[in-house]
Amino acid sequence: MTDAKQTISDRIQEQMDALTRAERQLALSILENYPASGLGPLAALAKGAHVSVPTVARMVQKLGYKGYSDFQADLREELGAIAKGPIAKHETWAGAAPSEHILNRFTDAVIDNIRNTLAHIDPAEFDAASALVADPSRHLYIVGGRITHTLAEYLFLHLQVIRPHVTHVQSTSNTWPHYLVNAKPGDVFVIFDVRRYENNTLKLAELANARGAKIVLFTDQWRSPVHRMADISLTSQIIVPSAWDSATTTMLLVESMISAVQTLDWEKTKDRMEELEDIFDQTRLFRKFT
Amino acid sequence: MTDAKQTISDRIQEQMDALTRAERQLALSILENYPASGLGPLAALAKGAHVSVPTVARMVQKLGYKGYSDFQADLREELGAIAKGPIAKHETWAGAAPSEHILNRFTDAVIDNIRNTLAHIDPAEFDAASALVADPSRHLYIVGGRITHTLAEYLFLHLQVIRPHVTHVQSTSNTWPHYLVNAKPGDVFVIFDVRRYENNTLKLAELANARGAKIVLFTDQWRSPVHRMADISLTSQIIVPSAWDSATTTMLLVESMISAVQTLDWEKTKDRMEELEDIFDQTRLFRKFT
DNA sequence: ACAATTGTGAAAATAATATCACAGACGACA
DNA sequence: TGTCGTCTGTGATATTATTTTCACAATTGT
Repeated sequence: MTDAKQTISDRIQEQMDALTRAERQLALSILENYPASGLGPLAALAKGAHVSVPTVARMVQKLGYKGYSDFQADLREELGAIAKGPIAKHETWAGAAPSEHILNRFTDAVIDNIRNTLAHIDPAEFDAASALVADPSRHLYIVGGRITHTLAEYLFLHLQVIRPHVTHVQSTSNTWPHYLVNAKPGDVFVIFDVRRYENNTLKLAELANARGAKIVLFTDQWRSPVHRMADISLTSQIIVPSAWDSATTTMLLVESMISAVQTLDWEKTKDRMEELEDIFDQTRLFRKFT
Repeated sequence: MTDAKQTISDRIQEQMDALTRAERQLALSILENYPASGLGPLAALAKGAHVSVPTVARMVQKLGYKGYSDFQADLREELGAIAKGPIAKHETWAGAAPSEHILNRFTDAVIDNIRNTLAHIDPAEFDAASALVADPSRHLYIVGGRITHTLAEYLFLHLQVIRPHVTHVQSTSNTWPHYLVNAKPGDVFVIFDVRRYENNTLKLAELANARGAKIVLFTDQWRSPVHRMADISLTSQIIVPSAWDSATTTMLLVESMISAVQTLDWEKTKDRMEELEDIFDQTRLFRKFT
């Protein structure tokens, strides 16, 4: 509403005129290396600004804090808010709903997950994974578990259009050993394994690994044990205000990968898509209009 | 290994495998609000990560620091270095990647989709839909199409735990007429239909509607023709830099709804979940830890 | 049943903060 | 130039907060 919270930096600048010489000197020193210097011990800050300890103590009180620790706590909070970035402010989207509404709380959490996930992903690894998945000379097996087989299938449905030799395997079914006997060294397994890691998935990964296959793993921040066998692990943060974990972030990664793979050989993808169009036309699966 | 300055974040990630469960939990907590959380008092950090004080003390030593203060000093130094460096501005999600990287472009688009979607959703409608879906006195049919059946199944798998009488129907299979004959007035159809609207789905909706069933529709911004029969339509924006549309936003809505429904009768959900736990224990489907 | 991990509660050691009194420095002003 | 009031630093001390460590019990996976 009224006062969007003022940064400490602002508050200091504002008070600047009301400060005395030594205090101003201190203030400038704080702003110079903001906010790191304010987060150290009081004595260090004093020394860095070439002022005395009591000067620091006196100033933070002048700024309206109960003490130096209070001041630091505020600084830390601000630092946390900065890191969260501008999008996290859901004033941006909270249309009609109050911010306590589950839609907003949930979305907040998901955006947070996305931000954290992206911050910890190595783009080179992502590209390497995409290249593996795109390589038509390798047979591609996509493996999902009890819940994650939905993501696996989503990936499968799209890759199927982009390239040949793609197989969807459900680790919870008992048919998967059949697929494994065909796996050759150099083939690629895309494995989904998130919390409530599944024994079947692990076994499958072990066998695939033993046969010399490459493994690309989609997992969560706690990392499935499969990651020890994986050539590349892509981890998502999946915490939401719910009894279950969120698959949205993983979905985002999957779609990004689809997009990346499709770009790697767009000409061929386009051709395949057009062929598929024709077939769909013939089956009248889709509506032509409205 | 030339040790060009390694960030603490890197160092933690690197050691991640050598860490134990509680330590990993702590590490993730540090990374989650990095670096702010590491700059507070040790006890606060421990509490925030839900681990004990000694665990924190043990871990910082494992990371090679003399003590927590030592660790903090390093964090502050790093923070100072960042601030000094090239004006690190945001809008790139994957910090390490250039903003043209597909990960960043895709995520930008998705965040945009989310924001737009939320802005246009009426929370009252969402709540009404949740209530319909949660009502155990109505049989619930969940319907998906060629691609969207993955979302449908995702919803199905979770609702199955929350309530009885849930059925997953694939509109592309030719078995769905069998389900329809059982449908009673007041039963609820949750229908997914996004671009490349499917004829089968429309027909199914028409029949369901004719039998007096309620329809909750998940669709995209262009709205499936099913919306004319739907009691409640939830529309997502689905544009991304890809040859295909994005399901991520729809997934977000689905998960939000799962969370909302579960909350409506949490006691019963909890009981059902516990029963399920037991069964899983017996089947040894899941690993207990690590 | 065993080994490893983790939490508990407590105590001791350390570090940091908050204050105080006082003296020197400085500028304002007569 | 001298006086005054304000500001500042010094050094010391009391107080509080934080870290560090310990032994032991509980838990968990193997």
